[in-house]
Amino acid sequence: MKIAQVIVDVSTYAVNRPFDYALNEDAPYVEIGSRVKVPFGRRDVIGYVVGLKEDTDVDSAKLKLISEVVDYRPALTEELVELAQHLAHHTICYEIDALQAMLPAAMRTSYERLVVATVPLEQLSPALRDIFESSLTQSFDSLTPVQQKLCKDAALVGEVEFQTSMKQQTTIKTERVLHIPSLERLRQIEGELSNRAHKQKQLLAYLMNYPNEALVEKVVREEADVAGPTIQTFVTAGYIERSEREVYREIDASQMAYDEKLALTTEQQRAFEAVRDAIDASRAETFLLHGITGSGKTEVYLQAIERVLERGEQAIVLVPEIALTPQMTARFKGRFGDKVAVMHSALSQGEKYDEWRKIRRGEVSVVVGARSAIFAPFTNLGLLILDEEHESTYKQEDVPRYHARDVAIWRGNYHQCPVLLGSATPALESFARAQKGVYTLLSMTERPKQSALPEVSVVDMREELRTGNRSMYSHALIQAIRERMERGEQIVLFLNRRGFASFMLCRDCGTTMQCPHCDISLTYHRSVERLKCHYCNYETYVPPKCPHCESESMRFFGTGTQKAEVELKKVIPDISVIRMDVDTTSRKGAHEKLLSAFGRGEAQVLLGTQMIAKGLDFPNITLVGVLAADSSLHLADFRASERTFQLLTQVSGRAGRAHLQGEVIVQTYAPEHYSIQLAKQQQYIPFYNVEMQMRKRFGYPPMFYIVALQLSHASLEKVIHYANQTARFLRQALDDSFIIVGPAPSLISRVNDRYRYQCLIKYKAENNLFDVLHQLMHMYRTKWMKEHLRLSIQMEPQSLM
DNA sequence: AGCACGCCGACT
DNA sequence: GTCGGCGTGCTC
Repeated sequence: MKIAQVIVDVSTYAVNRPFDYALNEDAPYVEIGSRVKVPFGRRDVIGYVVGLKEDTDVDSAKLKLISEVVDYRPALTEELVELAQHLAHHTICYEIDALQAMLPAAMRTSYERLVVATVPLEQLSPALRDIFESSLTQSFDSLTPVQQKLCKDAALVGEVEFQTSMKQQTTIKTERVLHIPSLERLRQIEGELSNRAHKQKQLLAYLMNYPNEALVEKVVREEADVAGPTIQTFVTAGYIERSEREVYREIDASQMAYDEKLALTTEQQRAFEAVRDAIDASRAETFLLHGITGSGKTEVYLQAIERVLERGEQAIVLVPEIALTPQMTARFKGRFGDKVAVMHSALSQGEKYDEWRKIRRGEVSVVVGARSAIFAPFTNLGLLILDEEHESTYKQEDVPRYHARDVAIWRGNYHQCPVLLGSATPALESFARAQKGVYTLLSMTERPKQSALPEVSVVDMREELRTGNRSMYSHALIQAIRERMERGEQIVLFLNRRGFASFMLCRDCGTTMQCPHCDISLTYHRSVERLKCHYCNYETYVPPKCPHCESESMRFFGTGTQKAEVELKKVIPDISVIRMDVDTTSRKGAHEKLLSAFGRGEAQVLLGTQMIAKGLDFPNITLVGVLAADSSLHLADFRASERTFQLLTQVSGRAGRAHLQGEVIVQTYAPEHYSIQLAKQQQYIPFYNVEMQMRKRFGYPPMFYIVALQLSHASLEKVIHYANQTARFLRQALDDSFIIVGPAPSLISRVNDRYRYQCLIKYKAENNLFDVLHQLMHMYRTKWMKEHLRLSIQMEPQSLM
């Protein structure tokens, strides 16, 4: 007998294991990775086949049959099924969550419970008759509790039946195609038509131009100027045949300008050859391409991919979400044409689904996309690339908490192909691995377009204060902005707003406006004139007086982009500014619109947060101003210095990319800090050395691996109790090579009226760690959860907030 | 997660 | 006496 092992679409501890199902012998196309519909308990669910075998230990009385195979071609490959198991184990999640993460959201199944009347309406009681009056099938969940009860009772006597309806969230788009007969047949039809059937004659005349062809119905309707019913008449009469065929949703086919292959510099050539050799040798080698901003990493990627395609293999390119601008993707499409699929968040569910199917069918060979594109179902991978590999967006924040870099390396191993990590400011972890020889280091230190690195100057804002300048713009920056305006050049102003938004403070008693549910200050939003909590979405009005001492000297502190714009216009009234922040870019496509408006020179200044640090590459920008470089330094987070350095380096790279000399002005209250000083000189390696000393001293990555366990509960007492229990359990279950830190209150000690505590595990070798964490999870799922405790486990957290 | 089974308090 | 509360246990 053929048995399939199935992981069911139920995300719970108790069913996080394969269930055996018998297979009908006439269902030969069930493979590992197939989605199937199976009876599970009292209902039907979707499941994934993760194994096939010949026999089972399950009681034959219990064993059930697979009721349906969902897709003709298995949704997942065997490789991805294996990867899901690996992820479930290493990120501590359920296998089903890992499997789901690999498919486009469109393929998620939504379930609806249905009640179907199985006897004629007249035979039902009057109350039931009311329910089924409109239709014999009703949605169970939209009935009132009383009606639900009636149905349950009726089910016992067999008057109604329960069913589960499953549907995919987004379906395959189809179009109708008309098959036109031969010319002789058309002539024959002409004779059969009535003289008064003008529209039909018109249609026929049009069809005469296309005998024996297949035409898209929509096009025929438009060009022959006939309506649907006319065509329907022809179909019904048997004059023409009609069928449906799958089509892909069209994504912006407009820009396909050919992208010319560039000659490589010596450095680029050396990097390219190293990667090419690994490609040719089918070697699973990880490269770290450390190239300063503007050193032409993309061209190396493109030529390496070209090599992969020549070998008939496939490539995945990951780019941080915000860098996936049309400019960026156009370059790949320009080089490789329709062999490229693009995957990013601006696509609709349906569009993503279509791109995914092109990949699954092997119709494309390159995918350029954000984090989740790392799961692209290619079967013959030859190269995986992560651009800006240090970006924190490569780590998924919720379950399954995977890091795309780890997944890339796993897949590289599976396919025996190289992985290429590129960055101007590699993550400390990556550079450390390159130093140890785990990764192969490739360096590029020159800019090919003989454009010089911009000149960077640091302005001490404390000095500005001393000389009486209380604004957020230094004299030097204002002066530089004025110069660019006169020369007709453009300016980018960058506000490092991480952990530093505008809050309200009473100058008399020092009261700050706090969120009543979280341990955090409320943020002032000028556009709606309200205070908001960024953690629980609590919102309130701006108080006219201090709620504590009734004083009227409530003031806003901190800097938002809105305030920065207002202040700038106070000093230079005739300046035109495009502001890019959450408020102005929330609408779909707004991001691109603002950028292209700036590119066309519609404004002198582009002012924004993080999101403008990447991806924009306009020749006319000659000045970059960083308003508060150190604001991210004050976060109590072990990556604070690294983030600041990365940000400053990236931002500086935006100035003077073409023939014009660029200038960067960095304003800060901590000019002597090493991350600011070394970013000023674009000196990554000295920064790496200093930062590694710090990490070593405080025992942080990459010296240690860390796991963060976050516990929360509405009661402070309870959360402390369980946090202590967690720490005790870990100390007893793990040996001395593990360091358990805490428990201690989280940095933000309360969110949404829940108190938060955390424990850290630091370690160098994993030993039995995963077993212990799974045991802990088991304890939590089976006991602690009932007490409304919440526990989450983060492997290698990006921050410790 | 759903859903059923099962064992104790408040209603027709 | 029955309806229904949610604790417990199972799903191939």
